[in-house]
Amino acid sequence: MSNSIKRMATMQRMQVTGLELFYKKGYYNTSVDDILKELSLSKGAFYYHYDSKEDFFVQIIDNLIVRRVYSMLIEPIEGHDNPLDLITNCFDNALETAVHNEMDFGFMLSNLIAEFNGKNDTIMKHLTDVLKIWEVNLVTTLQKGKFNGFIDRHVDCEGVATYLMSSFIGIRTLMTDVAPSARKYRFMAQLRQYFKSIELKPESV
Amino acid sequence: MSNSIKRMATMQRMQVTGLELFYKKGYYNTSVDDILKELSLSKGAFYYHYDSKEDFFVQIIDNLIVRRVYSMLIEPIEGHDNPLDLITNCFDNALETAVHNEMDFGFMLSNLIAEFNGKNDTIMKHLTDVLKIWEVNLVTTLQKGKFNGFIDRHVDCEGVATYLMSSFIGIRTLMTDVAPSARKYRFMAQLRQYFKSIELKPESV
DNA sequence: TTGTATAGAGACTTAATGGTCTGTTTAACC
DNA sequence: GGTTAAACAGACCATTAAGTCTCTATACAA
Repeated sequence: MSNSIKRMATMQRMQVTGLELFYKKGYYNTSVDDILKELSLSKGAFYYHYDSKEDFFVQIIDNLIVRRVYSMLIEPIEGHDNPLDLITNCFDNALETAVHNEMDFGFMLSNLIAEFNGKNDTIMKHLTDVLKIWEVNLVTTLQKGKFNGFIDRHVDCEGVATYLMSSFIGIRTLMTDVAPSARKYRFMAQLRQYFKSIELKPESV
Repeated sequence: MSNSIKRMATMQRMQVTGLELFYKKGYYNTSVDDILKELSLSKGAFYYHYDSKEDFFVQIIDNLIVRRVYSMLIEPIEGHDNPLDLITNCFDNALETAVHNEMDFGFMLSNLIAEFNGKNDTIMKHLTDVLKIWEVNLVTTLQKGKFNGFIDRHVDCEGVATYLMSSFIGIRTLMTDVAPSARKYRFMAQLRQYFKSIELKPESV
């Protein structure tokens, strides 16, 4: 195996395992040694590839987390169908992984923001950048939906995006509680209710 | 000063300062020494009154946090007026303190849940108990609103409560980002939009 | 006034963790 | 096949933080 390939493979392995542990136990509660133990690697390997734990984590955000956001929250809502339907299905799927206690973006990001807010500006900046990407894409999708006659023209797309992001991040925090499945079901019902209030109604044309 | 009074005064001082620091820097990121330094007290004083850092924090939840939830999120929505108006004003006020970067319940709780989830079951139980109190009171208020003809009778009060809690917790996480004031404004507008979709409409009677 | 329990001071112990440093192995290249 | 640099091992260091222990001071009862 060529060196550059080997380098990338090792770094990738570290990041995947790192993200998993950070997700499960939090950043400050996960030591570099925890990650290395899981991979049977040594401190030497880690600090050969990364400057610091912080540098390591920033690379995880910019690689793995951003990619996950695209695949779970952005790509599913692209297309020319009714964006409200697309978003509904997208949230439904994303929350379903949460029900099964899998690693999901919503909780991860809300966790991480909570953990780093006011403590680490560097990491916070990278996290809020990810949020911004999600937000911009939501707004774009909603505006397109307005243009294509799915959403009422009086609707404030930025406002809807904010409301959607809020509720999604919040429901994930609540789902750590008891009965995540029931919580999800109720949440989705209310989301549909809310969407009914912003869709373009035939009689109002 | 009598001893029992002195004891309570000291414990109260510790808890108030402890909560403030935990809120600002997180639980794991705040050391017992940080709190004691702020108060010019010693380790001896701390471990004379509390068994452990965890015991200390549980008492903070059961005293200070629960009380704050009552005063900020429960008492303001009691009464016989339109519960949707009461909730709107209550959220508006609660988020306003957040805009000014004051210590507010929403973010604190979502922060703490994020921080302790999967790490400390004892503390998590006490935190979810607080959430439960909030939820029960929200549901009760909504049901009363239905009974008094403010809310459509087809509305699922548990669902609305879940949705409200989600969005509130989520918006607080988002407000750590840039422009919290603008975020709040948009959020409140969408909340009103959502409420319009569940209120009892005169023509539908 | 004096004995006793309460309240508190602060040095110390123990364990964990981020990061460094030196040495060794492996792979690429001539 | 030998040189060189990348990749990794792991002992070690410095710091931090929770919790302990011993000693002192203060308040209250007799």
